[in-house]
Amino acid sequence: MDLLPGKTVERLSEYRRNLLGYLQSGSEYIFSHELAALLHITAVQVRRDLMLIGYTSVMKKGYDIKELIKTIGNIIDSDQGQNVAVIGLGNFGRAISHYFKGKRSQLNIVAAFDKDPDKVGTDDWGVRCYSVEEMERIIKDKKISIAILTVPPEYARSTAEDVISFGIKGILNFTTVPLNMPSNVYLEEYDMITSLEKVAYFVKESSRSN
Amino acid sequence: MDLLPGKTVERLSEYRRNLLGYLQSGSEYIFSHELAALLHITAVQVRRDLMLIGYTSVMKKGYDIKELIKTIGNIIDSDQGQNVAVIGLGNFGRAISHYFKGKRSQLNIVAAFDKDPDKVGTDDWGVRCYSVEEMERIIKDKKISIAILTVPPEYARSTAEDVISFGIKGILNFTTVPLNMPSNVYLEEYDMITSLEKVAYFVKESSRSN
DNA sequence: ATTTAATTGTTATAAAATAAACAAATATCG
DNA sequence: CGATATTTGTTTATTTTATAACAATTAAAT
Repeated sequence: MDLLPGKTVERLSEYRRNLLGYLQSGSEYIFSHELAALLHITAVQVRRDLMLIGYTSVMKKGYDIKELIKTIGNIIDSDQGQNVAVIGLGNFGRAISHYFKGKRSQLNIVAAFDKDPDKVGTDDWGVRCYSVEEMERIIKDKKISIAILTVPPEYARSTAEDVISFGIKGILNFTTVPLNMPSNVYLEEYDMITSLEKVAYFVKESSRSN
Repeated sequence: MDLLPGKTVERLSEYRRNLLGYLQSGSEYIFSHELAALLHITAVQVRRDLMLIGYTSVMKKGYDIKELIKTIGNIIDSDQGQNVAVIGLGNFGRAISHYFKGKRSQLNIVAAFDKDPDKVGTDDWGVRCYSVEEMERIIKDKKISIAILTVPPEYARSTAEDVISFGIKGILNFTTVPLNMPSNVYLEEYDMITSLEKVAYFVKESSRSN
């Protein structure tokens, strides 16, 4: 299978989660336009994405929901599961730990790290907090391949460099600091302020035209 | 001025924040390739974005940093400022309130809302929490035009409909529930689980090819 | 004063993402 | 059974976004 476009991967993740919810309704099959409606996108988009992963429907009955969920899992999940660490247990890091815990997933948050001695050793929502000095050992021992970065901005760059040197292969960066990566490490950045300012811009502009 | 592409608006927001940091270095001017380096993008991208907002440099000296910051503000900020509410004060909503408070901005978080009577009346980081029953009144009184949605998934749709009926013109949706909007309301969605699963996919795939 | 090197604004091209179009397939209804 | 309605997979077109190309300008160097 070829590497999928990033946007398709995002939608596959959303298809799966919405399908899991849809199962509760008792349905066994779902049409492309129904799945599209769940996500508020077009049916063409759905069919194109499913084409890319080579999934075919039962003609005229739609897609077998359970099978589709499984197929998406085969594509985007790793067989062995993948371990994740939250770096930086501020308000945001804690919220994220909590948020992910209890979600079904092949993605396991197995550790958190923080500088603050008061936090080290605590156990928020089942996620154990370690000191940053232990990062190398824990990341290697627990075979952690993904880091969620929620440290204060002034530590963002150095922390990213550290975790990469310890073997991390993917970073989800929630700090406001742009990071650059060696080509073998995947980086996804999200900046809330930017998102909010974008909303504000389009709200302002749309009110201007009326 | 024409409506700018969404991606350009995002970068303008990032230019501004990085330029504010860059001012500390004492520099007065910055070249396109330097600004590009701050964000880890190409210089062409920078020049193209600035062309779109009609900003021109002092030839051969680069862009006047303070002036550029001001120009970006004129484009993406609203003169009167815009008021924002956080709907849902769970871990995530609280983290966001905290995160935005103290940030300079034309965007003011002026209220939070929650169902929980224990939270109503509290004052986290200067953001007053009101009960959901008061939403209509407060949104109208305080002229709130933007909502950050951090309620539990089961309340996402109905809450969105409510705030729209109360006059909200833009929503930043952090719930996992896809929303659809009337065309006069701007919606920006962000799903952390999707982001993390995307990172996981590309990490898995890159390790497969080696 | 001339040349060289650097930087810009803009136009042109390429790539990525979305939407439209449409033939093929098959359930359903008369 | 035949005609009609739907739905799909895939190809083609459109739109959006990013990159490249390049003439114009000018500071700095010789």
